[in-house]
Amino acid sequence: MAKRVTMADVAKKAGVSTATVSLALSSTSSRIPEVTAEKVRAAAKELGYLPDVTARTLRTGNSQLIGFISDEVTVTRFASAMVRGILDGAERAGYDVIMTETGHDTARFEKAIRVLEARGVDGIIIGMMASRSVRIPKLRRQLPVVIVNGIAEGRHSVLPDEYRAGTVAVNELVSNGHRRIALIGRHPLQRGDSFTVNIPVRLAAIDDAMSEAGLEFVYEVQSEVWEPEVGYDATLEILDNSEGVTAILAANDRLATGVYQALKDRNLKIPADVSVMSFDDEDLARIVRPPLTTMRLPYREMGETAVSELLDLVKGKSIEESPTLLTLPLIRRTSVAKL
Amino acid sequence: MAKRVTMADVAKKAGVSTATVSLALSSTSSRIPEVTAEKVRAAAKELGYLPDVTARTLRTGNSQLIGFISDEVTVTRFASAMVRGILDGAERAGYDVIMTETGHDTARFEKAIRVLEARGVDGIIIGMMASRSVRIPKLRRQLPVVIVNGIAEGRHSVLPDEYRAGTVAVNELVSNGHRRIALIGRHPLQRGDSFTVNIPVRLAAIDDAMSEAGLEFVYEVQSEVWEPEVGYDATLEILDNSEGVTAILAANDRLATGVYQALKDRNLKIPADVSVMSFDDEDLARIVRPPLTTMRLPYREMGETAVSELLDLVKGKSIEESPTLLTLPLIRRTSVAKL
DNA sequence: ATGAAAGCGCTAACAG
DNA sequence: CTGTTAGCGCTTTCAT
Repeated sequence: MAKRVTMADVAKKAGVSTATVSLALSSTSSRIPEVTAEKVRAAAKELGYLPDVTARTLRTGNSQLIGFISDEVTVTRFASAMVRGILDGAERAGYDVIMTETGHDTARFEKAIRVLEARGVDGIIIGMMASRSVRIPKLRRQLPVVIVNGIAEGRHSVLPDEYRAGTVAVNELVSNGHRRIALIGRHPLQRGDSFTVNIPVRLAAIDDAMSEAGLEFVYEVQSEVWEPEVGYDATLEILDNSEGVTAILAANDRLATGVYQALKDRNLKIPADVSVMSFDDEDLARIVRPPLTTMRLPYREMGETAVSELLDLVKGKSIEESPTLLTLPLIRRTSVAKL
Repeated sequence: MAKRVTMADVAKKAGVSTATVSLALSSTSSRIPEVTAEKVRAAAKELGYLPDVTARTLRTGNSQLIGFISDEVTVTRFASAMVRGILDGAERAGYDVIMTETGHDTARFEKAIRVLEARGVDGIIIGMMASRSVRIPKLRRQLPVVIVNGIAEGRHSVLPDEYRAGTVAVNELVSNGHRRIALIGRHPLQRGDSFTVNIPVRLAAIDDAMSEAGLEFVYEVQSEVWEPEVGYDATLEILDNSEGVTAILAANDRLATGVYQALKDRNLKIPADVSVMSFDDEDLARIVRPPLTTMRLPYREMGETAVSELLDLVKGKSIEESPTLLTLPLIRRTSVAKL
């Protein structure tokens, strides 16, 4: 380990004490006169002095570090947006982030918590990739915690506003003149079920918006799994069992991909013959032809919001119990036709 | 901040000194008799003692922390695989990771380095999302560094074995009886150019493998941008200007998506009429119909390898200059027909 | 306006 | 076999 330049070195070089160096460098409205401060800064710069954050942390008891625990970074294509939001938010606030992954394993989860506590993080963000309700292991220290895309007893959450999104989606179709609409992805879970907190809300909103418009789905296909193959089969089923469907609302983009495929196989043009709309706005929504109109899950913003709310908590501000809800913007592309 | 349980507390409770506690808890082949050790462990457990890693780091000078600097986590769909590999590798070795993002901004890059140095990380991994050559700001401490998916003067790299991949890809086509092959994505950059280190190699390998097979491309379309639209236009161009093409080799999956689209629009079946093969294996390769045969970029493994090599460096082992090359496995799906 | 000195929680010599 | 003690590099109170 190369000899590190320490504060004492700077002090000696500047001909002052370490106390003076400390004060001079931590620009807080100090009692140090500008001349001295300048002398110190010059010495520090010349020596390439870099404060030892570990020592500072030990001394002050706050680490300027936040911990991020995610259940799975790899699997979902949204994960990186959330990570990015957190990294950006933290950097802006002068915090660094230490990141861990647990992969739905309770033991790993608990271990991650311990690690972060032992490292003295100032707060913890827990990110769920599939919006769920979690039980958080008891903390040994009294640390602020914010959950992103999930909920936990007594902890603050940042969630996508699924209810609003469902409404907007249906309205987009209806206001474009669609009346004969089919739904793919009806989920057996009800609102209030805990496995996933978002999906039931999304569906409930869709139902509410439909009845508000005085409409009923021409055809519905139920499925818990939202993958392309399901969308494909579902579309065929819709086409074979109903008449004059002008729009298909898919519960997510992956389902929509399957819809595209099936429509093409049946020689139906999107959106001329049938319009398609869905949720998530993952990468492929942009790539597919025609580009898919969809409701974007605001993962990036959720990450940023989580950081800023966590830091509020760290600073001792209190925060309201109810989750912070973030809007899913409607991304209008060209898969929905005006009738 | 809730009163933290300290080593002194444990010592008092167990009726021994802190030195004994320290030794007893750090299970290293200790000189402490089992009875005492057990007593200490019991006391620690009862109090919920959690060692303060910050203090330990300050004292020992090694943090069991590695820093990860990535240029952009969000943009590419591979990023998360790399992150996952790093997180897994680090966890397995008992290290934690602090993560930063720089977004191609030199100032942010330098700042990230300083932050990590100041935090006392034991080593740094620098991950590039588009394989490039980078200049690393001078370090103030003598830290081990490993580059993933890029190269830098005097630093060890972990790279995908593009040359081998190019060879395998061509052979897959040739061994399936294809002779009239078109190429999309010829890049103007030559091997040795520094902007991107992988691409020229991939292409060179393709060329070498073709001549080895005594073949020449029936048609080539050049492009630096590898997006679906380009693949689409290129395919049309190929179809209009050449005869009897049985396979199209696309330089990446996104191009291949465009190829799919164009082929469909011309009523050509994949792979019955023309086979398609490409590189990367991003998400959509699995989603597209028929599923795309492609060479998988091993980002996850690259991340893991980077960690294990970095930790070797940390432990003082030396490592050979030449980059570690990781194989891109051939993912055989159904877009290539046997003739 | 500045310096001396204590101490954050831990580990590792060194004594005993 | 175990305890005492001296720091790691910093911040901060208290003197001066």
